[in-house]
Amino acid sequence: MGQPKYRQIASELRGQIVSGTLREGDRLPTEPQLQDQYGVSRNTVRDATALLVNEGLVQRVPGRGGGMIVRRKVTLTFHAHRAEMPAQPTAETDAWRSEVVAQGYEASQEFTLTIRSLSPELAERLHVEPDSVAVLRRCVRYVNDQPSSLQDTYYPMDLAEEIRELLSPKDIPQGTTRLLAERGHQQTAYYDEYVSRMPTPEEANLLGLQPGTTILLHIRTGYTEQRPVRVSFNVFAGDRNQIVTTHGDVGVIARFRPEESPE
Amino acid sequence: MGQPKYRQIASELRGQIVSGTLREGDRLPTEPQLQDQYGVSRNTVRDATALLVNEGLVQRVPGRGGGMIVRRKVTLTFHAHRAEMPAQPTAETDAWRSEVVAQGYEASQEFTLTIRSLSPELAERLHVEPDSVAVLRRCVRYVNDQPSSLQDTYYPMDLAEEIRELLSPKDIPQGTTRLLAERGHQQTAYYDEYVSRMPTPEEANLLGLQPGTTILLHIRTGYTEQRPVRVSFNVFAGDRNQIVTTHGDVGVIARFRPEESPE
DNA sequence: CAGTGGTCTAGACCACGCG
DNA sequence: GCGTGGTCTAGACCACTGG
Repeated sequence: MGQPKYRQIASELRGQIVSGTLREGDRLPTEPQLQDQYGVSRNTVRDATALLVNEGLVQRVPGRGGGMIVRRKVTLTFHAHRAEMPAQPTAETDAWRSEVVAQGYEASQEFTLTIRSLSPELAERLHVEPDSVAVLRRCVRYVNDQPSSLQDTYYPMDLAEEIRELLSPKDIPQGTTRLLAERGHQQTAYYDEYVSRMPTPEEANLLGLQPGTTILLHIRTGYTEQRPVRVSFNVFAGDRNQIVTTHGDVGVIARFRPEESPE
Repeated sequence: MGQPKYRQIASELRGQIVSGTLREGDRLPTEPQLQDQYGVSRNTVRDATALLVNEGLVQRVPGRGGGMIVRRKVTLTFHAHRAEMPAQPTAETDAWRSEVVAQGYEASQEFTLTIRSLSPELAERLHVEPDSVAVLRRCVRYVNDQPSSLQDTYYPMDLAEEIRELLSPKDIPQGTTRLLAERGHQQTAYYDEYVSRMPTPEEANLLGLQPGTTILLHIRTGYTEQRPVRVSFNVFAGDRNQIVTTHGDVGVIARFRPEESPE
């Protein structure tokens, strides 16, 4: 009797999921069925299934014909190194979009632009005075019309005043990195941070996240030879994205991972 | 009345946490206090606080003198690029350990070694026959005697038979990457994957994870010029770790992030 | 001992959405 | 309509741990 009932029930159900007895998309027994099956009250059933929901294994669907179903996991791969390297010859219209279509999905995105004063932490990343303002370009990204990730990029205000296109609330065809390079602000170094955490309510809202879904956060600070020129916060829904990078001799990797050869 | 009570209560408490009214380590009101304060039943209070627990904001401490406290977040930075690059001249005894001590913490680790047959997925990563066996070297890593991350590294069996040290259940002083290089298996390419997800119960157990703690998973496949020679699964507790890499001209970055200069 | 959270019960009413 | 999960109540007993 070391384990409480709700954990035992959760373990049994979890076992059926990981062993494949229950497959992706399958329905679990309903709550009344589980009450009968284990002879417990409804709250205990819900405690048990709440564990599975928080583990991201199960999704609850209200309404008749609903129930609890085993979550599907479709993973989109994002190549952090391919997106924007110093001397990328290919004129990519948009790194993320081409990634998505190459993996056989449909891509769309929504831009918004705001001007806001920087938190001390952000000001330090951009190496500007605290409380100075910056341009925030937000891009919510949809894969097959489902929100998948969002990107917040901050540019120092003086840079935006020099390169006015940054102040336009529209997609920049050639990509902002390329635009900056054309105007003499070639990014030659990147500082990349990877973080895993639970979403804020705002993120859960924007990305339509189920409970039990994590966030994969990729923070990229871009530097010219003189100074940092931007910070990007890439917020990925953890259940539908992974990030990939490669180092060294890419040829060897392509030989063993054919899907990795940049087409 | 759009929002249910428990969400409203959670929002108020969350607001106090993110705004700084409640600071890290502070105690929330007790459950009876929250019942009185909001005029709701205990279960509703628990539904509210369960949200905060699952968001990783709050930790429950049983027993007299316990309560619910705002979680502390201490972040250890792991430099994925510094760990093991092809031509690293410095003879690091252990990349991870030196990272930890450089950040002012105490480091320790526990090794275990097992031989196991590979899942189809793993066999494909190592480019060996399905169901063939491999050496698994597991390393549980402690920072200030708290489990912080674990690393599972798989080597193909034929390689381990050539380099017998891989079969010893002990730390390899110069590091396995260096050892392999000395024996003619220099790794010249890396394939890195970053994933965020909830922990499995086994991981939660090994790492002593609180509910609401995520996993930051870094999978590194190492290649020689001939073939993949190892796969490492770095499992980081999301609340205490981040991964950093740099690309391009490191000198610029060091100028703006002094702490990043490899000492 | 006394007060904390941990588990569990037995009910109730509601919102949703497929048939 | 009616069965699904969503929310909420009012109780109960337990395990743990600081004073």
